Amino acid sequence: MDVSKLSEDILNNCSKVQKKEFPAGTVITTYMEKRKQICILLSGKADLIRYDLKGNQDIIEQFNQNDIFGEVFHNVNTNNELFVMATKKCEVLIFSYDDLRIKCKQNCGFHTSLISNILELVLNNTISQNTRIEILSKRSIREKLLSYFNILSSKSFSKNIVLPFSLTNLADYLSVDRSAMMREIRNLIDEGFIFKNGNTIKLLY
Amino acid sequence: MDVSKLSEDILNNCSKVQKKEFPAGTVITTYMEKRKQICILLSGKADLIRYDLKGNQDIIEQFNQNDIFGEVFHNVNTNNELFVMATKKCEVLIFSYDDLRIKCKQNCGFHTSLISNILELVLNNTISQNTRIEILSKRSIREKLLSYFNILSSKSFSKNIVLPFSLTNLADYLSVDRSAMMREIRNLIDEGFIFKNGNTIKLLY
DNA sequence: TAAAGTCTGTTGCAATTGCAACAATTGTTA
DNA sequence: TAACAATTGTTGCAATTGCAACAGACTTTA
Repeated sequence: MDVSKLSEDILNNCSKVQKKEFPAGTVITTYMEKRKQICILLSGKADLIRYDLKGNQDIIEQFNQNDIFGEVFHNVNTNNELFVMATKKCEVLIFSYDDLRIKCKQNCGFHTSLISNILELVLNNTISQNTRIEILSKRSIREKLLSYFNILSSKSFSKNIVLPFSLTNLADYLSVDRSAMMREIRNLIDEGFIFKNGNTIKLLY
Repeated sequence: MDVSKLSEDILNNCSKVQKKEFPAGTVITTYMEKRKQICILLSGKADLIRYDLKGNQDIIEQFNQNDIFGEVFHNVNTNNELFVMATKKCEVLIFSYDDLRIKCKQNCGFHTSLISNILELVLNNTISQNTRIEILSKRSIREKLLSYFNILSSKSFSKNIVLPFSLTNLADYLSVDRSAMMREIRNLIDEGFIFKNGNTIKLLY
């Protein structure tokens, strides 16, 4: 989907939707109960962060261009402070789920396509989530790695895959200790399952 | 949302949507590339299943009343055979994502509300997924258990929680070995963090 | 270009986990 | 109600994992 086109349509047609800019390091939004905010990241990068009980910042999720986020996607309650912080300069569309639904009765043609575009973004998000859940469900680091590699491989129709992010971030994505993951990658290489050169991995099985 | 009302609306208004029944043990659908099927489970229970390389049946996901599922939610390719099997007698609404979008231009009023209802179902699904991802991201069984208990507790506004499924299924949900989970529950009891009586757990912290 | 920061790669060690196997209990069905 | 199936509960043991710590390579910024 062409999100910049969507953005233009929305801003021309709907006073309830705001477009805002956030410099790196600033808070884009705090998740609050019952506000039902929805945000679309037009450009930049941002993290969804929670403070845990010890005061550590947990990065729950990372957002890139075209990602959709907001309160509607999370169980929000008062124990549970979530906020989104720009890690690079961000352009964001902000509106509420209720506006999305209510306005439909007045201005149907446009809102139909708006909702249907939102639905598409949400569906893409769901696919990514299902993929991640499947990987996280594997019991061992080896299985997690191989199942991730297989997914990349079948997406690119090739046994040669290029990791889309750093090994440090890969460990976060798989939710495993980085050093333990590195050890397992070494094992896979030594046992002849994969060949690795920088960010490129060749599947030998 | 009232899914039975939705079902009635849909069937009265749209010839593209089918309602079907499936006895326990039968296949409801097989996920196929490019068909973009969407299903809503009106009643019954079903499992999303994949055969792994060794021929084992992996249960990827379990569906209950009001759950939405289908190809649009998953990365589907030929390496990757997914199918949904009824574990109890099921009533299912079946339609395609493309029909959902295309019909809007002819019959807007109704389809707007249809899409917006679908969006609501998908959003609920996303919230559940985000919750599960957050739990699966925890590194230890203890953290997984406590974070799950905390979520149940804050949903019910009570330190006394009732597990919504068996301990065997809980282990599957947390993606950990059942016996290891049982051991950790025992540790939590012995260390005074929780009190357990059957399916009821009291948080003592 | 020097310094600071990030990323990759490795290792020892202790703690956690999965696996296998089994007994006891509860629930279901013929 | 007897037989069967499913769930709960426990344990020993081996394998995996996380943690801590460190060195070297690579990037970015002052």
